[in-house]
Amino acid sequence: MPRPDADAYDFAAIQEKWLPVWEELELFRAGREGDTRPRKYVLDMFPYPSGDLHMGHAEAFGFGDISARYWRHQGFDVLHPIGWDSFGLPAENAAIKRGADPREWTYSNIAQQKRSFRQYAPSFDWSRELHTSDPEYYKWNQWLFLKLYEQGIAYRKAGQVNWCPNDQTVLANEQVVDGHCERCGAVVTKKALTQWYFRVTDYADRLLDDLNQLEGTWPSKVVSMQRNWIGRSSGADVEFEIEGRDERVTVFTTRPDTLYGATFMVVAVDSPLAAELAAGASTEVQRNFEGYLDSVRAESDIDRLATDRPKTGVFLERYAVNPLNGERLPIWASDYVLADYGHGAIMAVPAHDQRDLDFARAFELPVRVVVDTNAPVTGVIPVIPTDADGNAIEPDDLPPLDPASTGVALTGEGRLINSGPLDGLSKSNAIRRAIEILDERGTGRAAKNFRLRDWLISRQRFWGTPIPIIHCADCGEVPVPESELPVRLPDAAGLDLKPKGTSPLGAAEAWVNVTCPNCGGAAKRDSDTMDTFVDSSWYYLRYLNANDDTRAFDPAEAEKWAPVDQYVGGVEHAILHLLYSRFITKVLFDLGYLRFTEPFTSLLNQGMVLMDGSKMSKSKGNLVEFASELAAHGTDALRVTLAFAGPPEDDIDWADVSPVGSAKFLARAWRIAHDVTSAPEVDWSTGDRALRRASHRLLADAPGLAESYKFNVIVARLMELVNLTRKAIDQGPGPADAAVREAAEVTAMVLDLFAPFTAEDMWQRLGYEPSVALVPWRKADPALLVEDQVTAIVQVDGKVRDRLEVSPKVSGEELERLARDSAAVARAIGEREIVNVIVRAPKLVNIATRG
RNA sequence: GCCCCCAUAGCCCAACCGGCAGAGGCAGGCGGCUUAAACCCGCUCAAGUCUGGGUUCGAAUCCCAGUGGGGGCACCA
Repeated sequence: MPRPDADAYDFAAIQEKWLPVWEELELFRAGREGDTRPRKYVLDMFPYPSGDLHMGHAEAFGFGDISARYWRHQGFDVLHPIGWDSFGLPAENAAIKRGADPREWTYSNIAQQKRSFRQYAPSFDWSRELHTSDPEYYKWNQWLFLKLYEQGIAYRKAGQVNWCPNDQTVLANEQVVDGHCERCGAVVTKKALTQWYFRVTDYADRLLDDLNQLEGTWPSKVVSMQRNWIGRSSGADVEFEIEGRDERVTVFTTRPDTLYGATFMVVAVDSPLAAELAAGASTEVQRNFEGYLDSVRAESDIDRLATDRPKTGVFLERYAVNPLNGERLPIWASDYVLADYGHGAIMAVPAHDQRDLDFARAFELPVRVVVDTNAPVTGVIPVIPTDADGNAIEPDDLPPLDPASTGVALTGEGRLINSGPLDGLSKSNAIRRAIEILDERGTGRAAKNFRLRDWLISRQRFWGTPIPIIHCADCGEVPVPESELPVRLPDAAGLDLKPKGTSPLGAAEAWVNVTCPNCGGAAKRDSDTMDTFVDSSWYYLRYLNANDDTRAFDPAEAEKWAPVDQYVGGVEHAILHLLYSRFITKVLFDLGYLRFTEPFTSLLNQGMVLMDGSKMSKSKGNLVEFASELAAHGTDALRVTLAFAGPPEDDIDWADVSPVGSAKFLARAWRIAHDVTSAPEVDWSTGDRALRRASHRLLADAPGLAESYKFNVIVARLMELVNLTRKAIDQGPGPADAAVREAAEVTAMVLDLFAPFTAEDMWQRLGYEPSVALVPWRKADPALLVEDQVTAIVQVDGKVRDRLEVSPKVSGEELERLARDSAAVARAIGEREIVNVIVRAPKLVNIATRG
């Protein structure tokens, strides 16, 4: 039937109608004076203002908004803020290209994205909006830096750092992916520079151990990625005397039990130790060493990362002394030992370490077995292999302990041999005992090492937070006094922002030349800026007092709102941002500003939006544009489509979903509100029972579904309810029935999670004032959740043979009797003997027979 | 090389503690409305849960092995 225009669902008109009303009401301002509701903090990872919103934003912010709206409907005062991660390289690159100010590019992008956000209608508290590129924000970034500096957590050191030749800046370890720059993809090289670091390794143990708290509320994938990244290994530091050198050399090993099997020592070719040892050797060795070092330096990181490459190295003609047995160990330099892990030197035990074995075989160095991996170990049940006839294969067929000829290192369990006092001990006992012996002799101790490196935070860029340090020839590093913060960025006008390997800030003469706050002499500002991950490491706290210019945040507000209850964002930050935030949170805890140690109580990673199975990109021509989808289908249909597509953490292929289908569903729901003819005062209890039960089942199930992120299932359940309501109107009790109104109201309340415009319009149509977003969900009536009749299944030998309509309160005996009386069941049993009857009243009877 | 996750109608996905494989959608089919088509409305179709074993009265669900797909770490001593 063609419908008159007044009855047509027009998403554009509904959006136009409600946006100004909502803005006027400021519905989502959190923390109002006198609000006594319990609180929730729901946070989306803040966006980088790259141009306009895209489908990825639509998905992530959609899920965040579902969560925020859900908690409001549960009666919470919800803090759901938004801001902009607005420092960073793209602004600078755009500025270089167009000769403009990065500021201008950034803030006009923000304005554009805000316009799109307005249409998309997430329930943000806009009064707390922040921009990390505002001096009002980065002032506190500098404050944070100074706090870390006071604690010795921020420090400067020289070293070989990751260098992106394209962006002309250094990178943190976390920003190098497979040897490539995480941002631009260029091959990363090494450069010797003095840079600022944060001592994240001091927190490595806590960062690792506290992951246990997040188990279950963070995606297990993220937890395991962080564990891998931190990479703790425990063992011992062992000190070796070096002939012709006063100081001992310390090496880290996870296998101190194999000390008697050490046959040589290897130092990282690019370490200062290698250079020093070579310098003390013959000129020929020095020449070899220099040649080798040059060849290693010429190799890219990519080559170095390749596995299975042959071992290379040079003998330094120097010797170390094994602290346990006094043996002389030749010292080699090689690139398979890393200068910045452990102590840049290792004891090589070729029999029990594959890398050492490969090296030993390449240079014909001795291999000595000290763990008998064929010996049975207590607590390990020996597996006795059998041959084809089932006869046990005799132990003399065990593989020989000969790694030198097999080429396979013996890394398994076993018992120590050829190891003096350790002989006969199992691997783990020998490790313990070896550490004791080292301790007693003062030549070693238990030690831990981490894969995690300190966080390099300096960047040779313009568009970032200036590091608040002044370099004075007489006083050295002098922190800018807190009262002089912020150290503002100079005007970009007149500055050459082109990458040239040093910060563009260094050329801003008037800015960089200052007087030393300490001695008043001539001094220079540090011209580097901070990694933008510093900005985002604590932004969740700034939202609590976004407009307070007297402090970074108020610990009392943190006490009220933080940590974040629900964090939503992409898995691409599994290590980077999330690790840094966890670290800074722990630092602020130690400084007494916070009373919790983990920033994000639970985390949801949304999947990606794909098109035809692959990532969308302009070059592939498979781009689905947010703006055009929004214009074509409207905000609500877009949001419903994304929520309904599947579990939020799964990728969504746009080819598999139907925004048109979502729009149809919304129109159906909306029309129901128009069909309702009863008044809001109608007595629910008079309504159709079957429809009422459906409404109350949804009320009962929706909270559990929402809290386990099963948004797609809630949408499906809404569709089910809408279908049932339609049927009740057309073919059942009719539009005047109280249950129809009740179902329509429940639909509006739950639909608000996904389709706020449609829900609001339904709500008004049903006779209520805005906003449905603030209405607490009703509690399900338990009386409506129990069925009058349930279907019990009767199985014979696990196969369904009959169904019985019974009362939900039926007794086991009664149900069994009914089942035995069934003709279908009797037929299925036939002549066979019944051996067992399992009764699970009221749902099931299973009759097991013999044969 | 090591570790982790996933596999259900043509497609996207549900299925509580192991208890009727189906909630919902897309696509398809039939019908109604329409001069006609679209929209809309109604009805309908479809898999035995990747393969092979095991545990169990009973397995999509638990265990083992394999296949296929996705991800993380990888010369870290």
